[in-house]
Amino acid sequence: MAQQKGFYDQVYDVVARIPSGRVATFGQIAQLIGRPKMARFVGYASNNQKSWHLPWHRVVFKDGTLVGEPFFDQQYKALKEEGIKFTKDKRVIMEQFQWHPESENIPDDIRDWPLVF
DNA sequence: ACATTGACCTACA
DNA sequence: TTGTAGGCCAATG
Repeated sequence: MAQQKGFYDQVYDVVARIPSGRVATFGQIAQLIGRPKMARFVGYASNNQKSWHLPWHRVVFKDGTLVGEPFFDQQYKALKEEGIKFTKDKRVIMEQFQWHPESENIPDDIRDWPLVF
């Protein structure tokens, strides 16, 4: 049999492919792997030192809320530098910036769309 | 070898 | 509308 990858390793494969300037949610990643009920474990996977080279700052809650302390400030700064825009309460505007891997041809000018609050 | 523990999301009362 | 239970991975001590 071909190598059986563990759940965490599949998570890492997906996270590694999130493009700069886009975000994915924990639940979305779980779904992409085919385990829709395991959003929680996606979060757990990010704790492993083994995965700290991955762009975890591009992973947010479903409503665009950034992860809690102690990561919030760094994540906010990193996403802002990638051109992502936020609502007044510092949530990512998911309608514009969520990554949709099944349709890679999202217009590049997406970040110039008018802000919707 | 076992217990602990850690960046989530959905359904349902 | 708010609160709570269930899902069941893998590194660490």
